[in-house]
Order: sequence, then C-alpha cells, then structure tokens
Amino acid sequence: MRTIGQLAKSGGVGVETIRFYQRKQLLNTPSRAGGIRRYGDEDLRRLRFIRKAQTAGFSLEEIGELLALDAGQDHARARELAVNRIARLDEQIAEMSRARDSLTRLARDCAGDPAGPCPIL
Amino acid sequence: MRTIGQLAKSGGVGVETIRFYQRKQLLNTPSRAGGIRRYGDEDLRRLRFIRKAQTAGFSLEEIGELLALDAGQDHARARELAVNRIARLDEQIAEMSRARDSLTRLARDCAGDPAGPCPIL
DNA sequence: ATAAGTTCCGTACCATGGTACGGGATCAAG
DNA sequence: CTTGATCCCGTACCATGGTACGGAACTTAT
Repeated sequence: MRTIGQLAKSGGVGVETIRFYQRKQLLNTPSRAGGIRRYGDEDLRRLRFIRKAQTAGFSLEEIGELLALDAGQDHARARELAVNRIARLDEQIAEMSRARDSLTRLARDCAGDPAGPCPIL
Repeated sequence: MRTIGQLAKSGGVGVETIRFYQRKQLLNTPSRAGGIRRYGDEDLRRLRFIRKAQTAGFSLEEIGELLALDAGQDHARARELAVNRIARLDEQIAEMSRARDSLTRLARDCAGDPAGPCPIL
C-alpha cells in the first residue's frame, strides 16, 4: 500500500499529476483510512496504462474510455478505438514525413549558395 | 491591397487568427489609412509561410524567429533551426511508428480470442 | 513531544494556439 | 442617406495537459 508520493514516483510522474488524473476520473481516489489515502497495485497498473496510452497518442479523454472499457470487457469498442488511433497515427506519420523531406531539401538548398536566397526563408 | 478579411480568406484562416498572429508579432499591423488597414502581397506571403512552417512542426515562437531571420538573411541560423526540427521530426516519427506497431499487435491480439483478455486493456 | 516531511484540498495559474463577444467606426450598394 | 457587411479593438473565453500555492492535518524520526 503506497502513499500518493510513492505512487507518483513509481509511475514516473509528479504528485500533482496524480491528483490531476483523479480530478479527470482516470484514477480513483481511495478512501482516507485514518487520514492518508493508500494506493494499491491496481492504481499503479492504471497509472502506467495511462502513460503508455499517452505515448500511443491517445488523449486523456480516450484513455478514460479505454479504462472504462477495461471494466466492461467491451473488446469490440476497444479495438475500434485502437484502429482509429492507428489510422490517425498513420496520417500523422505521413504528414511529418512529408514535412521532414521538404525541410531536408530546403536545408540542403540553403546550404548550397551562401550568397543566394535561402529557400527556408 | 486587401482588407483583413480578404487576407484571412487568401491565407485560409479566420480573421481572428490574423489578429492573433499580429498580437504575437508574426504579422505586422499596417497603419490605418483612413480607417481600415490594408494588407499587401508581403503580408500574404508571410501568412502563407506561417501556415507552411506550422505543418513542418515549428511552433509559433520558432516561426517568429524564422521570420526575423528572413529580414536578416542569417542563413546559418535558419539552417540550424531547420536541422533541429528535422531531428525532432525524426524522433517523433520513430516514436509514433513504435506506438503504431505495438498498437497494431495489440489490436490483432484483441481480435483473436473474443473470450480471452484484450491486451489493449 | 516536537520538528521535519508528507498529504490533503481547493483554487489559481501556466503554455499553446486559437476563438468569441460587444460596441463603435467605416465602407459599399441601393 | 440609410442599411448591411466589414473592420477595429479590448477583453474574455476555450481545450489540453498539467504545475504551483497555501494552510491545515497527519506521519515519522529523534
């Protein structure tokens, strides 16, 4: 049983971030057993899930839905969210790749002639 | 010579966005020649540059620097900003690709056994 | 039992990139 | 010369994802 500070540390976030997730209903707020709230393995699991889902690009709102699904076992909906996110990731990756390529060309051309115009500008 | 509304339309943004960029010093605010401000080709060029740079992932602050460089002809600094942005784009693309792949695996495994646990959750 | 360190809680604030509102000025058409 | 559309300007508000503050309660070590 952890305190909020220990949970935060284990999850690699700050205490205030835990409280923020609680306000957003992403983490539950255990009852105060004689003053201080205690957090168990499930809370840490959820916290880690949140961080992992964030790196996959899910918004906190979507993560909230995924966590709710976790309780409900609605596989179909979970898959739907994942597939949507994959599609958006693909779009974003493609867009960033295009930006990367054009920026690379620009930087090369800018280096070419120190007297001429720099096409980045 | 355009009005703010025409400039906005040509740049594919709203009037309020122009004003916002002006507040951020990204676009200049021409003097009011008898009541209404007029915008020329240079303003449109800058506006389009801003939008293009945004799709390349530059923040408005970085774009401000690029625009300042445009006046100063500091090619080396422009190249530096571009190269930094390319490096960050590469990181972001790599991270998103990893997320994409792991999410794809998860979605596949979730589809596999409708009775078993869905690993997304 | 006292001091230092945490926790609790409400509330305020931050950055980023806009978007909206309201009242007065100005402009273009009929 | 009036009406409707724009413009101007200050100010407020929005979403997202946190971060900070301050005072009271609680816990832990000495």
